Amino acid sequence: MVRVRFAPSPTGALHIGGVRTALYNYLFAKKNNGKFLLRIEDTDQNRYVPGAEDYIIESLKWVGLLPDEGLGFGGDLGPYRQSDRKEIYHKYAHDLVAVGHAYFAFDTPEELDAQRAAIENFTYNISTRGNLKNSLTLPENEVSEMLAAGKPFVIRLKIEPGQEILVRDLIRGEVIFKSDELDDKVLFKADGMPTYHLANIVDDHLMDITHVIRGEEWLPSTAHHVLLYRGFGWESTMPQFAHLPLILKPEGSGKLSKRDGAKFGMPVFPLSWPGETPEESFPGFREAGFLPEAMLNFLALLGWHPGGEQEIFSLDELISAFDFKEISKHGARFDFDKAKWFNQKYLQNMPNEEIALRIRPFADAAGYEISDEKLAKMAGLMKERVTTLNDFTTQGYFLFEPVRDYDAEMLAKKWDATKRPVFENLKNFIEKYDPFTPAELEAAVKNWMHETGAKPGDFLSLLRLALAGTMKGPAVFEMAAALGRAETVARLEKALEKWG
RNA sequence: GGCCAGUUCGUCUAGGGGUUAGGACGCGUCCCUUUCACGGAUGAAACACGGGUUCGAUUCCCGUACCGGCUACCA
Repeated sequence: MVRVRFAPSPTGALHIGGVRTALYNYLFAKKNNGKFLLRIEDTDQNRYVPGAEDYIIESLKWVGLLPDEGLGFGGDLGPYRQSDRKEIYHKYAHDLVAVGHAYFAFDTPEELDAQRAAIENFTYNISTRGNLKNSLTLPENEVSEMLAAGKPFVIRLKIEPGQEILVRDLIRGEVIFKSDELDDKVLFKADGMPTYHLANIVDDHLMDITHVIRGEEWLPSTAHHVLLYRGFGWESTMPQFAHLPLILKPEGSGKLSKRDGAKFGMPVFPLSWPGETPEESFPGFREAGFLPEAMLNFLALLGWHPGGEQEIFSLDELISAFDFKEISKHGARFDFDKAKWFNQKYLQNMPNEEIALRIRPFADAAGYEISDEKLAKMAGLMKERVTTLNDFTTQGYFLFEPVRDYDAEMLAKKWDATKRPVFENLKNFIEKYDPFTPAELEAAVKNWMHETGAKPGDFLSLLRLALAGTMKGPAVFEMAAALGRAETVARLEKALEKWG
């Protein structure tokens, strides 16, 4: 039974890279009829941010990657929040000391800083631990006394020299680390909390995790993790590892960071994050009008491709196509243009009624009172020319409220007082014409223009200007029909009044 | 600096000992369209470099360069 977990830290808004990690975990779980769990890794009390946990859960719900187990989703192997599992880690850390695979260390942070300053490339391991304050160097009774006196201590992993640790990675193949170059990682901190390394191994073991799918930044410490599984005697059930390439900045160097959103004018979070200050507040893909399914499709293909030339994949197609073999080994730059293209594609292929449901929040926010049916109709008129959900009510505002202003340049080019009588006649013709349907109206008006000698190039443009105020938008007669006879005539009259 | 991993158009990628090195985004041109788009066609655009191995290397091996990650009582 495949069991995977997504294990974010609640240190702020969930990064888009985290969403992709969750997605790959989800795809792998579903492909194998396994379980997808959510575990909150809040072992660093200093970095804990209130609200981050809810944000993570809401994000997963928005994109539709619902955990089968985990915080907020039930399950028998909880609790699924690490701060609620403190005692468990305490026990396992001390067990590891008892069997000789870990030891107590009493060096203060200041002392360690001094070591780092004095020794180039200082590493707390076989090469230095003999000269430091720990239960390997101190007499046993002294250690007991310090412990009894409540002196601050950490528990470190005791790494034996002269070994080669083989890590088998599903994406990268075999990676070998030399134990002499590894440091004796802190497993249990002076504040009574475990570090990532300890908590992760203990939880993955206790929660029967079969595959660890996480970011590439964890590859170097995987050797420690393997040693930990061995130390605990759990190597036979050790999960398999898959280290994902990172998502890089659109340009420049390094991985995508939260500041890149403002820098490149795009969201880097699934949902907006309301911070204390404007600098700490971030926009989200949801609020920017992206469809979760489009975002998932975009994210899935950022660092993975099943081969062939297909670009648009439904979630089910992603699930059946997913395989670690095709995940690339190098980072992928975040391409916002491509994200927009996916969104546009999904919008084009979506039924009008469905779009109406999605743009309802945006219509409500703009204060438009409009029926589902009418909203769907307007959505149909705009969907070929928008990229995001909020474009419907911003770029296409004139479908929902009167024209705010007219494209001055175009008006100057097409309108002058001599056109007034003809435009009035055109208005009268339209007002009386029946049926008020796009094709019929178009044929009739064009015929009228032909007979009266009104230049279509001018009057079709003026019609458009009167109805939309801009030269960009749906076909004129489609628009007129959707607006209805009364509103169309009202707009023509208003134009006549405003244009002079 | 050390350790680990990587390198095909600007970007995401397909491919793989002999190919006109394919697709997508973006960009250019044309067609469709009395708007803007959609759509269609088309163009520019890539195998990091140096050594091997081989009849032949973009593909395999080694090195260099570059890129990325790690190097915390953060995850």
